[in-house]
Amino acid sequence: MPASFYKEGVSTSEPFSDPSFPAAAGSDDSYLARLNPEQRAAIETTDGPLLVLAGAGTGKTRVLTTRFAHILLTGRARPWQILAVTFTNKAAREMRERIGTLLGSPAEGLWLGTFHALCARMLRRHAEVVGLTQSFTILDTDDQLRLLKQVMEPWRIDTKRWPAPGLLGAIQRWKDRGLTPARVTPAEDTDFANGHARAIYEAYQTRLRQLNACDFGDLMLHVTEILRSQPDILAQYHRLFRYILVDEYQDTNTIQYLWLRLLAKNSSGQSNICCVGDDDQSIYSWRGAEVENILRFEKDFPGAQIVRLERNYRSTRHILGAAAGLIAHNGERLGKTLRSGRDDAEGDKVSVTAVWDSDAEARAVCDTAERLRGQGHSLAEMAILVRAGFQTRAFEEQLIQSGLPYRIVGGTRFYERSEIRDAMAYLRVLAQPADDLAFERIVNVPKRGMGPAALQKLHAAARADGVSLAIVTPRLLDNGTLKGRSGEQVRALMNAYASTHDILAREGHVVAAEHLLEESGYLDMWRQDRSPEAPGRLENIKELIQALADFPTLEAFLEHVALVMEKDENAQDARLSIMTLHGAKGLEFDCVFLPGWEEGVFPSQRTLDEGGLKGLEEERRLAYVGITRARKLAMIFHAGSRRIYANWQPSMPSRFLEELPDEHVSRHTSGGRQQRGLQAAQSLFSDGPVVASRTRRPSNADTPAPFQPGDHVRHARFGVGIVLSADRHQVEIVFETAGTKRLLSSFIEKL
DNA sequence: CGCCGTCGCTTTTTT
DNA sequence: AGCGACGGCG
Repeated sequence: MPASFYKEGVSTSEPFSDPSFPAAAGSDDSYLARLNPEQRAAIETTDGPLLVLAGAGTGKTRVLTTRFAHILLTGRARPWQILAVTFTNKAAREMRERIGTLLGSPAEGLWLGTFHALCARMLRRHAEVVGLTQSFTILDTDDQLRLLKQVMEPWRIDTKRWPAPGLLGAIQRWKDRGLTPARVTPAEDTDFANGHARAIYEAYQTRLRQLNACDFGDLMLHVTEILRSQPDILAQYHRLFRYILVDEYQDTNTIQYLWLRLLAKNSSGQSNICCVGDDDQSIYSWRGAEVENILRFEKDFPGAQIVRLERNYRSTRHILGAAAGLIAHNGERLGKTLRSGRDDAEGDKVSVTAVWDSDAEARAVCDTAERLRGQGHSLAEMAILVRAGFQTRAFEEQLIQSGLPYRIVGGTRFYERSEIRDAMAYLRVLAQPADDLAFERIVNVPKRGMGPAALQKLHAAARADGVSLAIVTPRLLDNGTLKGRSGEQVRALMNAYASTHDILAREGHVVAAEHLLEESGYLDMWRQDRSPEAPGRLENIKELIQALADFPTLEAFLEHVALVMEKDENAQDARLSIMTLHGAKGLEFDCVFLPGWEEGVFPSQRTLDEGGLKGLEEERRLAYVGITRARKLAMIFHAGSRRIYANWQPSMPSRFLEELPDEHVSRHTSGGRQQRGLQAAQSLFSDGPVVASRTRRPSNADTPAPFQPGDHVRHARFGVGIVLSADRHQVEIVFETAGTKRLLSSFIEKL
């Protein structure tokens, strides 16, 4: 993140030193060349509300960035008068870079960032309105939970029935909907902890304010409250932002929508807001996103124009055809048909491969990847996209065996590692002695004899004096309340802080951080640790200290970490990527492997149970996202049985497979030994709708069921058993050892 | 105060 | 099966 991110952007004294601006206006519009008419419309319709429905691979990012540049180059606004919002830091970074390229100079002083980063910036300016100071801290999930647990204590809630994470979730959902404690109606309060949820929420917010802290949801909530209640502040932003650009609008939740609408609807009635999104790629409803926001756009912003980007420049015709056929099964859509923007690309059909079990699936995927590499495809251009994290393990093991380099995208992130969180907590106390949560985290790491009981005493004393833990502790040491062995160790910690403050003033934050972690004994704790992970942890802490050097101050660094939570990855060497379908949104690859297309896995049973038809449609959109990641090859796999937790479970092909139009799909079986069963599995696709068997229709099809109740049968995995019931596709069998299972008849051998 | 055993859960995830 | 959280015991 460039240092410019921290610059204040509201004042009109914002430096802008690009000599080419605005001289370029009108004189050179070469940046508009080679755009198709819809893209040009999306860029040149600058005034009034505009919704750009941008299908996968239709040049969305290009449109967004070119539009931004266009507004600047035609002199419609200065760089800091455009508000540009994205969901991820990655998207913000990419946009910033591309705008810089278009303008020919690094884009500085922009209001371009994620919802949360922009809100953090606004909140720092107006913190006092909601009872915080400008230097408030942003809590991570760990801190939130610990704080909530503390707050919950007086209620004596049965945490078995009402676990704290559940309540935290409820609070987050309220915040996502723009509900402060005061706005939560009694009717909404009944579902948690016997109706105490709202009261606890209120106490939690009070405690946050005492700590001069806010959680992630608060960034949006507080700023929206400020804009709602302070007309003068709102007017200030109305004057400032002449244009608003929003990426991934289909993923906005209610509070983000409210925030945007407040900023967009100024008194003059003119809203130059441009939202870009794709209702077919809305896959985050489970965390509060409201597709309705995009479906409702025309009503929210009267006179809105709509531009559809439907020409896809990414994928082959077969990939587009398969994806279009699939998504056509969804109900509520704004209606958009991807068509190929290229004349060349017929390409290969999307392949659907039936395999015996999840092991065979991993083998098939690895073998194919190896073969494709042999044909000249780089591993960097291949990805395995899974529905859920547990699926990655099988592929990892197989890839290791095959010696193919891979990377798991989206595992535990750097700033979530416990040693990094510890080190961060040390730094937070340094920057912000009022940060009790950070203090609590580190006061007994390494062990200093400060258990819960001792902490209680600290808390009591701090509350009595009305100061924070880090402030009250030296007093307790001086007046002898804290003494003995643990007292000495805590004294050493406080001395470490004292000397670090001196060093911070004299030598800067990098040296100070190193000094603090050294003097406090934290680094020694890991040096003395004999566990195999310890050296890696020390290495991570070293990296953390190095990362500090990229920031002007300790505070800037802490803010960055709180908002970004990611570290720049190393160079992209040629590795195959494994990631979830959610993680793959916005990315593209030549060759995409889509394993696990089985009922229960994908669509996920849980989503179906909880979300019903809406859930199913979201899963289908996820499938659509998966297929459209592929430029050249999309390869789907499904297995006949899969290991889930401890035991093997039979599995049915995903209903999505039948929804793929035959003319764009080629269906195969794969794998060695169980050839007969696999051929039978393939026949599933040729002799009738699989859906019939799934809905457990009795055997009324024209062909008789292949098995009768009482038949003795064998299954390669589960052994010998007796048929209980059977229809044309499915057989229910009691096995001697494996219990009762429903299986595809094609995998069963008659004895 | 800290360790060990048992219980329960187990999708997706950004910020 | 495997991990994390809590509770009881030493």
